[in-house]
Amino acid sequence: MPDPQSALEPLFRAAISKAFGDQHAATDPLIRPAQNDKFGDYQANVAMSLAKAVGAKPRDVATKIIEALDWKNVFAEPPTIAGPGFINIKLDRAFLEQTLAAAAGDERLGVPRAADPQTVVVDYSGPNVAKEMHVGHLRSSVIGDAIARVLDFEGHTVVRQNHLGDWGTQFGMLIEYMASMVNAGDETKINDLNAFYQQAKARFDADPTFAEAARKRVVLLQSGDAYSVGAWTRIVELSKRHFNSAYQPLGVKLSDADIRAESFYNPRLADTVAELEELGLTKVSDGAICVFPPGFAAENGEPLPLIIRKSDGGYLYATTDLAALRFRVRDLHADRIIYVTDSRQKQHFAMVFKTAELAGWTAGVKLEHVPFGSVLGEDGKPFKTRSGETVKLADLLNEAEERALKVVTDKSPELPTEQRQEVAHAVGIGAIKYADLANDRIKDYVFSWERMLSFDGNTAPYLQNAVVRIRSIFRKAATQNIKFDPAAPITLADPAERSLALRILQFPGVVNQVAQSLEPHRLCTYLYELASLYHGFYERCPVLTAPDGATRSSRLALSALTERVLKQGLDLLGIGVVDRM
RNA sequence: GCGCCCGUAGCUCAGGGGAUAGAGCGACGGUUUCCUAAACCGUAGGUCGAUGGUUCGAAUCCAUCCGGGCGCACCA
Repeated sequence: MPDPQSALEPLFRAAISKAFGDQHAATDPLIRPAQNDKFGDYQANVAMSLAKAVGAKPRDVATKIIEALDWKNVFAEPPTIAGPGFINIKLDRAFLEQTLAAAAGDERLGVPRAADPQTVVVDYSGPNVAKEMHVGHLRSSVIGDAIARVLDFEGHTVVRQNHLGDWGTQFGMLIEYMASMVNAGDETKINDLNAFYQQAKARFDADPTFAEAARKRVVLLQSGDAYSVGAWTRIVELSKRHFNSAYQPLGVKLSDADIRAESFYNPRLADTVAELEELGLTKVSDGAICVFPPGFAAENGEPLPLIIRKSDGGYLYATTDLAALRFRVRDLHADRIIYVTDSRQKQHFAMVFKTAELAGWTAGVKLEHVPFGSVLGEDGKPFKTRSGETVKLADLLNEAEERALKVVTDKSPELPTEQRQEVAHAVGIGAIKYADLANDRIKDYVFSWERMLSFDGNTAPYLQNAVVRIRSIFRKAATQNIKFDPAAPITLADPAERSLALRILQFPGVVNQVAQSLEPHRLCTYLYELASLYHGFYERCPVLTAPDGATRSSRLALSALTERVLKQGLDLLGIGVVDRM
């Protein structure tokens, strides 16, 4: 494991045990990266917290720890004590160089495979059939996919679940409207989902006869009427094609095989309710079957019900979610289930989780709702088009590529058209996804084309550009017949090389942290800092024109390793890289 | 009314109880016979919403309050 922090921890634990006895063996040495270079590379903050427990002054505790510490071959010099009792650590250059070589020689860049691989269900995206995807679906798709990629890379068995909204009363209306269009010999408009839905809705609201037919159609559909089921299937298939036309350019790894839609659970709803009834968890209230999980209150202060069957016998999304949860535990054998939805559903999932727990379905299973905030316009209000409509996802992606193409054409007019389009795709889509991932997901974020497509700051283009710069060096090296040995020894003579190397070694720790916190923005921050350090290195340390052959091959190897980390990191975020831009 | 989330530089945002709170944009000033100046370096800019508390130490944990957002019975 190359992350120096994980090498330091056992050293300090051993020292603490040796100095103060085994009863302190479990004490966290509180190793942290130094906040300022002048303090060294890392610091251990354990002396202050341990002082009281061992009844000594923090600085004396620090002294004793250092005396017991077996630091040679790891530190460059004896650790020093500063301030109230900080232990400052400067790593040995040879140690860094060796660790770096180990990372370079590992195809996983030092990221260990999970010691106890789990089956993790990740539920994300979940758009509604017969409705066009809009900007609101972006976050769940992008964040969920990044989380799935990270867990997958860690070696877990990731089961993606796209919980499509393909069932419900609105389908009566849609099928009835489709039938009327087929009868009228006009099927062209069926392919435009938005228009189709809106027209059906308008007719439903305006025409009582149609509305009545639509209601009957729901019953027909649910009873398995062949014509109705056929029409429903056609709508669902059209929608799937539409969803895939968004996932494909977005690089979201969802396929038809990941679809487990609401209708799938339809035959399991009655049994889900029955099981909860048998467990004695339900109460009938105003004719509806409810679970009252403790800890939730309605507006009037009364216990808040989770309604699992309506008074008219119909089921709700709580029922479907419970059926899905049970299925994921019992049939998919999930150890961990992750729901990526907007934060407004927080209470809903808290109630569903509590109910599942009461039912005994969740023993040994970790349930996590991963909430995220909304996309806002630059005016701070929900992101809309100028005319006040929701922004279609397809339009958004097209605009991203158009704007990126303009930027690329502006900066690199010499590239052939085809290549500029390729670059525009990677940059435009990358910019949108990165902007969505780079902020702490729980907060709302402000959508700004200008900011996300900028080459400065914490953006996809900045990171992609770092990769391009590195690749550019290697292209030039090839034309000069300079051979590159990826296993060449890396020497960290310049401070810029050292800082870059240290950051490279922190990659495994960051990936691990994201796998636990499910906060992709931590990976973004890391990659941005890495790219920034590379640019600093690039300015200070000429690679191809290095003073001697050994330095040149060292810098080439360091550049190649940086490129691999950037590429791998961006891939975990679902963002592609290019050769030129 | 109850509950949840957010409040950090003019703007957009980082900040796993630790030292002098950091980036980017914007402002100002520099750097190019040299691998992409699409970059880099520097300067200015902060009562971390407020007040208490816990702690050797609080932007970070707790409480109360203020501001903004969201949710709370048969939609999803």
